[in-house]
Amino acid sequence: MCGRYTQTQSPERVATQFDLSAVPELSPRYNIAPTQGIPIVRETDAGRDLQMVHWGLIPSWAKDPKMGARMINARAETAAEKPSFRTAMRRRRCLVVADGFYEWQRTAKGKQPFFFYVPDTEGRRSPIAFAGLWETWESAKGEVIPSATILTTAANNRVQPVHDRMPVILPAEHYARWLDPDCQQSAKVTDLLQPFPTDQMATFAVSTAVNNPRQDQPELLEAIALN
DNA sequence: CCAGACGTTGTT
DNA sequence: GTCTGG
DNA sequence: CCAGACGTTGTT
DNA sequence: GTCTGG
Repeated sequence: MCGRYTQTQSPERVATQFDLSAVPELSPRYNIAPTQGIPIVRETDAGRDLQMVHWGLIPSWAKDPKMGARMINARAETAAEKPSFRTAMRRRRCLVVADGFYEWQRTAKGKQPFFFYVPDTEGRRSPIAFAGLWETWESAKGEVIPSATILTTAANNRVQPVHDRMPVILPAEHYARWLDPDCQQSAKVTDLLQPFPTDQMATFAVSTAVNNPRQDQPELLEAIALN
């Protein structure tokens, strides 16, 4: 699955990577946790739009926005059918801006976190996009909360030793198809929801400091040796 | 008809 | 154990 | 995802 | 909102 991730790329780099019409305001995040604000990219009439939204999709019909707390991920295999996700799957697809994610390995000794990313030719973290869905919720008082969820798929061979699910990472050449608001048939985009190629990903173990969502500093991304 | 659910994960 | 908050 | 709370009363 | 269960 994907319950914690990073976005440490500069606003300029993000604007270039996603063809944004304006450079956004973004600060580096080393430990993004559910319910926090996350940057998503949508296709609008005015071009590619970056928005901060609540992580945890709140269905428009939810009586209580707390419902979003359990909707941080949607299974790619079933999102087109699930009542909470299917409308968004048809009409409100987005890219979740990131450059890595964490998964926890359960062992007899406890849980060990690992960081996963897509290195460039010099081994640096590349900007990546998770396939996402977004929604707007409005309270009786007129309070509006935009929110989003991250689609998950089967783990590739890089992730499998740690966990059996991973976020869907979209290659840049597929951004336009995934975002296309004129394509309202989810069946026409489900072929994009594949595990990212194993060979293009890298991983290392990290400190359990990342467990605490209040931690958010570069040191979280230092590789540690396992005993 | 109305009431109640609507999700993923992991663990057992 | 289970729910809420980050 | 993990961390942290989980309750009522009365008083300040 | 929309579907399922009673």
